[in-house]
Amino acid sequence: MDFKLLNTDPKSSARTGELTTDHGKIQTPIFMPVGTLGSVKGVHQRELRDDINAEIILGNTYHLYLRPGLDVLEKAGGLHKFNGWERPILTDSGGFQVFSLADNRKLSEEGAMFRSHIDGSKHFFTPENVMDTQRTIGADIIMAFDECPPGTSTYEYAKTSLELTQRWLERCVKRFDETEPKYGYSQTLFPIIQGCVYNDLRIKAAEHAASLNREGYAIGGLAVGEPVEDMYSMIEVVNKVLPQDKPRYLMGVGTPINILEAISRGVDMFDCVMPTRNGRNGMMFTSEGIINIKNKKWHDDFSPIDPNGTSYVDQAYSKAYVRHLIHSGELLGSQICSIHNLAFYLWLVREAREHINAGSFSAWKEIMVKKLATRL
RNA sequence: GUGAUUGUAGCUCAGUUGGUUAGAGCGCUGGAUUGUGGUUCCAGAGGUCGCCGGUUCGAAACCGGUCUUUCACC
Repeated sequence: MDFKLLNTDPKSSARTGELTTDHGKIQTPIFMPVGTLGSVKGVHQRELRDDINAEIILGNTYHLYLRPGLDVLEKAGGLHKFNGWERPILTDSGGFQVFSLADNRKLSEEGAMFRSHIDGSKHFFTPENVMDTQRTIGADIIMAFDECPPGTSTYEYAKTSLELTQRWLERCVKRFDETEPKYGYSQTLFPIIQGCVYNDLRIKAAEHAASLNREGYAIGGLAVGEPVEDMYSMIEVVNKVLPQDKPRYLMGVGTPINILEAISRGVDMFDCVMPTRNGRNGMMFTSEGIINIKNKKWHDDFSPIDPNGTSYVDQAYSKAYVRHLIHSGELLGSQICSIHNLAFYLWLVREAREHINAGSFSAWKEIMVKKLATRL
């Protein structure tokens, strides 16, 4: 993998870049749609590619390991072959599930014991076997196995947790470097920087990760319950330490405003379930503000769902129609909202890139942030 | 016409031998959702218990009348 820094914004830390993988190039800053089970919920790969123009999507190690299982993925020849997505893929390690499925976990130095949410069966993840699993899934970018503590954790807990995450990271790196990709294209491993909302822990984590000299770095453990200002300041703290010439990935974030604020603080890559999850429930993000399409006021509004939208669905369907679909529980309603939202997120980062390249990012961002907070 | 039967929220229905401010599911109206356990979750509005009268300290419940639903028989 290769990363080329292209332009930096004169008034902020925003920058543009180009990431090259064996499955193609990615322009940064980029938003990566989440496809946990090898599918972006409600959206065809063809729509992702041709309409939304997604450049890279995510998969999830924990979920894919449980279903369909590693034997199927290996026989398929990896996730790209299995789901027909020929552009880059990034897999999360399942570390987040250690946090989000906390009722069912037991942590030890060696690894994490989970109970499957599907059938209750026991599974043990270690840094080593998670690397092996991600070799089998075959994503272009794979993530270290970490612990993601809540944003409200005490300093003591965050410190102990970070130290475990750091030892696990070293084991991930060792295993990754000792093994080869399985399907003839290269993979790269991103460390994940933890440390909750504590400056010194974040700095320590970033220095440690940077010392391992990888091709990109992720900031994890944010947007997990801490105040949004803490998230922004942690991004600043970490990005001061991380090397300028490597991509930075802010995991799981976030709202359109979060993304613009993070871009201005030097983040290059994002993923979030928000456009698809909220879309399935009828929330649409637009350049003029947020629409809750379920609201009664749209029931006879036959204007296009987003006159400024870039995707096919934006002009093809009216607000009244989409409201009817969502109210009726029709799958098409969820699909339309998901497609719209993903296209909007991709539009947003594309606009951000163009303004960074043109040197006008900061002024544009201020205007956009106000619009994006509006409820229509 | 006669005899049963039914009537409680927009809909379908609970409601103990009479006992505080009559409930549920769905629907409706809002809200939530940040490395997806999401057809999910939370909240709210909405009822002269068919109507009139009676019994009782107290009636959705008991009694009478009346209208109504459905069925059976003439």
